[in-house]
Amino acid sequence: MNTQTSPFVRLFGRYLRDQGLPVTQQREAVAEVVFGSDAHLSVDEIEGMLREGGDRIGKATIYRTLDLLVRSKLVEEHDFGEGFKRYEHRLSRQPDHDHLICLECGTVAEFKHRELRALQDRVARDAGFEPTRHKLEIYGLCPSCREAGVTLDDEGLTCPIETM
Amino acid sequence: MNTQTSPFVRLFGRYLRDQGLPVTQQREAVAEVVFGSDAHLSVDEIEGMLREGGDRIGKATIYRTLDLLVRSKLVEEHDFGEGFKRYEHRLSRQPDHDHLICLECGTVAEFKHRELRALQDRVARDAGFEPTRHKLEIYGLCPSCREAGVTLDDEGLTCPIETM
DNA sequence: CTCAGTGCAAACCGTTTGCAGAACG
DNA sequence: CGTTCTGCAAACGGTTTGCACTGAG
Repeated sequence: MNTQTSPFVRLFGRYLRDQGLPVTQQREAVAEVVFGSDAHLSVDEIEGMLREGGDRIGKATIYRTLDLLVRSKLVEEHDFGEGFKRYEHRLSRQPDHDHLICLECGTVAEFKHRELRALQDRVARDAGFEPTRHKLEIYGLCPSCREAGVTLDDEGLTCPIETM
Repeated sequence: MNTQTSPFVRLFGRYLRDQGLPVTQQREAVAEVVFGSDAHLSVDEIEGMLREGGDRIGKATIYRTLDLLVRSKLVEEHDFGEGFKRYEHRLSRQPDHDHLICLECGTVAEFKHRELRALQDRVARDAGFEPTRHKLEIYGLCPSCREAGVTLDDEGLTCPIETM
C-alpha cells in the first residue's frame, strides 16, 4: 500500500531476511506505522493508524509482527499499568531512557538520567545480581493536568502505626 | 477459622469500620495471609495458603478484599510482567523500597536507595510534573541462577545503525 | 431486619492460537 | 511449489461482574 520504504523499515526487512523469514506487506505496513511515530502506541492505535492509511490488517498479524519487532530489538514493549501493552521504536531517540507517566490522562514523557545506569549496576552487584536492564517509571501529574487543577487524593489509613 | 487476630489484621478492621464496611471472616482471613507473609504473593498463592489454613474462599472475594487492602494503603500491588499481579503488605518493612527481579526464576529481592526519592522529585519537577511515586525495577540474574551457570542471550540485530 | 458481602458462574478484554486459504522466495 | 504468513474466529487466562443467598451490624 506504501510506495517508498523508510530506512528503518528496510532495517527490519534486513532482520527478517537474516532470520530467513518472509518480508510481507503487512509486516512492512506495521513497521512503517511504528517507526513513523514517536509515541508509545497501543495495538488499537496501531490498528487505527493502519486503517487510516488504507491497510486493513488483522489484530493477530499486528501482534505477531510486534513480537518480531521486539525480538529484533528495534522496538520496545511497555506496560504502564493500563491493562494493555504499548510499543515504542528505539531508533533516533535516546537509548535507555525512562518514563514519566501522568496518573490523570496517561500522557507519557521521557527522560534520561545519566547516573541511573551506574545506580542500577551498583545496587544489583550489592545484592549479588547480574544486572541486565532497569525500568524506572515516575508517576504523577503532567503539566497540563496540574494546570487544569486536577489533584490526586489519597484516602487510606490516617495513622497506620496505631496497631492496637 | 482463626482464633487470634494479629495487630495488622486489626488495623485493617479499623480501616473497614472507618469506612462503614463490615469486617467479615473472609476479609480477616485474606488479611491474615497477606500480613503473615513477607513475600510478593499472587492471588493463586493466597488462595492456596487460605485453603491450607482450612478456609475455602472464592477468588472473587479474594480480589475484592485485595482491592480494599490496596485502597487502605496497607498493601501494595505489583506487576512484574508475569501476566498477573502480586501483593505485598507495607507494614514492618522498608517503605518505598524498589525491586530486583530475576529474569530466569522470577525471584524478587528488595532494595532501598536513599537518593532515589530526591532523583524522582528532581526529574519530575524538571519536566513540569508533580511527582507522586515511582517504580524502579532492575532485571537481571539472581545469585543462585548465576551460580547455576544460566546466561541470558540477546539475539536481535547485530548492527542497528546500518540503515541502508 | 436491612444492607452489604459472598460464591458461583458468566462476562470481560487484551492477547494467543488453530486452521483454511493466500503469499513469499 | 513448498513453506510461512494472514485473517478469521475461537480459545485463553487473569480479573471483574451479576445475581441469588448468606451474614454482619
